[in-house]
Amino acid sequence: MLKFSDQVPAAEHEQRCRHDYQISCNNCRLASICLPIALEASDIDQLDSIVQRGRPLQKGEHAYREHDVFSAVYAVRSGTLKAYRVTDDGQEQITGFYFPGEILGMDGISKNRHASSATALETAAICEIPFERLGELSARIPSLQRHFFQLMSQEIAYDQQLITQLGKNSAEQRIAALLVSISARNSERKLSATSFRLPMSRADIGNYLGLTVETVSRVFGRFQKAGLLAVDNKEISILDVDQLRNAANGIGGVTKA
Amino acid sequence: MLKFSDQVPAAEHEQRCRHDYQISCNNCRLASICLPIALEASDIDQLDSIVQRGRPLQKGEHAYREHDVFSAVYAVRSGTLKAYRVTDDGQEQITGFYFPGEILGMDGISKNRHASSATALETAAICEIPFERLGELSARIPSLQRHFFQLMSQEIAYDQQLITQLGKNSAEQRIAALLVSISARNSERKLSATSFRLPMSRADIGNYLGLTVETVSRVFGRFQKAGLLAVDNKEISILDVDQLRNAANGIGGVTKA
DNA sequence: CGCCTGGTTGAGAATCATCAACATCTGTGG
DNA sequence: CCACAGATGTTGATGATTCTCAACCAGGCG
Repeated sequence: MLKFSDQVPAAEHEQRCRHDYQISCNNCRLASICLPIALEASDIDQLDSIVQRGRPLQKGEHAYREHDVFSAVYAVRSGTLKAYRVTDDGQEQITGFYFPGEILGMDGISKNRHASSATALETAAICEIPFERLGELSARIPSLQRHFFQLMSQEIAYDQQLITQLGKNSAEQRIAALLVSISARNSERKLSATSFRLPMSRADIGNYLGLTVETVSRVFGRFQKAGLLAVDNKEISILDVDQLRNAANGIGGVTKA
Repeated sequence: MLKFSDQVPAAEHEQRCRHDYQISCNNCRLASICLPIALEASDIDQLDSIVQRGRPLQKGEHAYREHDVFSAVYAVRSGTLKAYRVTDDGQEQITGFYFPGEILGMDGISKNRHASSATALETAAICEIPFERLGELSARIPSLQRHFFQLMSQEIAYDQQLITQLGKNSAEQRIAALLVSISARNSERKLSATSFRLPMSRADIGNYLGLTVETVSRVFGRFQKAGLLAVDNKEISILDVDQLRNAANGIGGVTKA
C-alpha cells in the first residue's frame, strides 16, 4: 500500500514543494469526473497510491506516442491534450481532444501498444495510471472495475458520435457541435459554458472535423456574422446557445438564415 | 457452475435438438477470435455457463435497441449484424458491421443504456453474455478481465480507424478500405479473402462510409472497370489485392490510372 | 525590425450529392 | 410457374459544398 510514496520519498517531497504536484485523488477537484462515485475513502487511497504524477508537459510534449509499448492510461489534471494517429501516407488525423478530468490512452490496451500519439496543446499536468496495477485493483474493487468499463464504453460512444458527425453533417454542423461539446465539458468542470478560450488551433479543429483551415475560418466568420458567436482569435463567446445547438443538429443553418 | 443448463434443462434440451443451438464455447470454432487465448478449460466452462444462446435472429430483427437498458454484450456466432444510431433529426447512421466472432454492444456500458441499435443483416445466431456476470467472472479470472479490456480497446481503435477514414479519405479510398477490412476479417475466420458475398446493401455501405448509394455504385463500377474487382450484385471477387490495398491508402486511385 | 507561424479572405476547381430515369432482383400471390 | 410490385441497384445530367491555390494580414519572438 502506498508503495509509490514509500519507495520514492524524494519524489514525494518534490510533490509537496511544487504546488501543482501535491494533489492526491482525495483532494482533486476533478475526482467527480475522473473517479467512480462509489469508491470508499480507503479505495481512493489505494488508487491514489498507484497514480504517478510527473512534471507538467510543455506545449507539444508527448504523453505517449503511437506504437509505444502500452503501460498506462492518463488522466488530464490541467491543460488540454490532443490524440492523433498518422495515416499510412503520413498525414495526421486527430481522434480526440482531452480536457481536465478526462482519461486518454485506452486505445492502447488491445495490442499492448498505443494506437495513437498524445501531445499537449498547452502546458498540461497529467496523472499516469499504470494499467497493470489498475487491473489488479479493479479485480479487488468491483466498482472500480465497473467504472473503467464505463470509461472505455464512454470513449466508444464519443467516437461513434464523431463518426456520425463526419458521416452526415455539414461543416457548420460539425463546428457547431464541437463548440457545444466543449461548452458542455467546460460546464461539467464548473467553468463558463459560454465564454472560453479554444486550446487548439484552427488547423487542429479542421483536422479533427475533416475540414480545411479555410473552411473552419469561414464558418467561424459566418457564425459571428449571424450573431451566434463572438470570436476573437481563440477566445470564443457563445451568444446564442439555442441557435448554436440548432445549427449543430442541422436545424436552420446559418447560410439559409 | 453450469447454472444455465442445470436450471433450465428444457431449454438445454432444445439446444441439443436444433443443430444451431448446441454449440458451447468449448467447441465453438470462433473461440480463437471471441475468447481470450489464455483461458483454461475450467475458465471456459465458467464463461460458457453464463452465455445464453437464443433462437436465431431473422433478417431485420434487433439484438437490442438504442436506449434499451443495457444488460449484456453479444457475440456473433453466424450471420452479420449492423449497429446504428439515430441522429436528432431522425436519420440513421451505421457505426459498425459485426461478423462472426466479433463482439457488439459494448457502447451501452457507460450509461447503462445502449447507445446504438443492432439488427441482423441476414439470419444470424448470437450469444448473449450478461454483463453483470461477466464482471464478476472477470474479477476472478484476470486473463478474462484483460481480454475484455482488450476487446473494448479494439472497438475504440476500430472506431478511430473509421474516423480517420471519414475525415480524410475520398470515396474510393473508403470503399477500398472497407473491402480490405472485410477481406481481412474473412480470412481471420478461415474464409476466402478474395471472394465473398457482401451481407449489407449499397445503402448500408454508403451510410456507413458517409456516401450516397449512387457514389457507392459508381465506385464499384470504376473498380470493376479498372480490373480491381469483379462485382456481381453482392458477390465480390477481389482480383488485384495489392492495387485495392493501394487504393485504400490513396496510392494511385482508379480515377487517375 | 523582419521573419515565421497562424489566421483570414477571395477566386476557381473538384468531388460528391441531388434529382431523375431506368434496370434488375426478390418474393408474393394468382 | 408466371406476372407483377416494391425494393434495390445502376447510370446520367446538374449543382452545391468544400477543397485548392494564392494573396494577404496579425501577432509573437529572436
